[in-house]
Amino acid sequence: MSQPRPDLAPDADLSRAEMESLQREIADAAVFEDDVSFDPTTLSNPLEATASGGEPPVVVGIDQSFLTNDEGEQDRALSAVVATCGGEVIERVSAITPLEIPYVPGFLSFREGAPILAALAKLSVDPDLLLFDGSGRIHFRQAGIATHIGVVRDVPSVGVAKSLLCGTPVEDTDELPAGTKIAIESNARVDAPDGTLLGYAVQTRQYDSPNRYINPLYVSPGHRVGPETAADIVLALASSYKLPEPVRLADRYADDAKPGLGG
DNA sequence: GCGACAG
DNA sequence: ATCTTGTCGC
Repeated sequence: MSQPRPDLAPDADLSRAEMESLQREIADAAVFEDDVSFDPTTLSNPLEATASGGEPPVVVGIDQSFLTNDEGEQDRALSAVVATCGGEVIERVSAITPLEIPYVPGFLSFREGAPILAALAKLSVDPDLLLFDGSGRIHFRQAGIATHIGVVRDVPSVGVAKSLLCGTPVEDTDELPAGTKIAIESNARVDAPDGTLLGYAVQTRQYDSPNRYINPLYVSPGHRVGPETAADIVLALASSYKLPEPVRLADRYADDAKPGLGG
């Protein structure tokens, strides 16, 4: 059985080489197959899940926003965490930490990890699943932010990205009908054998008619979730909007929780 | 040297 | 991520 790994928490003071080394440790500790405490197929029908005995799983959406100082520069990161159960919001927490390093593709967890872990520490409910705004296994060293935080906390997690960091879709991902999943395989830029299944391009929504199209989401396992399940979970949770509901709520809360803006 | 690059 | 007007479509 896996266990929490606070020793592998992201540290913004590490050198780039040390960050890469840590990410390889994360990838080694990560479990890219199903090991969840609930039935993923019940997510789309919370009523049924409740009726069939146990409580619906606690699904948590996580997203960040940034705060600027008097000079107008981003100096703090705010992490918004929204916990849902059976489609209802049961708790919301947020945390703000100083911003230590700039955004560098491949090292997002070192920039945004501190506020996320601080916010999760404030959460009173026990998450069954964490949904992140970013990649999981679709990452140069198979250790995106969803994987990193998932491993540190040892909670099942899924990465939901709006654009593709690396990897190759096995088919064209333009103009896909809703409900479609296209496999994303590793390529030369990824530390994995070519052809490794990293995740899926997932089309949660699509316009009914004419000449405009919605881009797919890029869904990948964070920790203790397989690629198929990760994609199905996102499809089940994105009934009304492109983003799965917990992430969409966190996205909105990340703005609303900013100091001096009410809420 | 050139291209690619989550949020 | 964040800065923002206009524009298209239901």
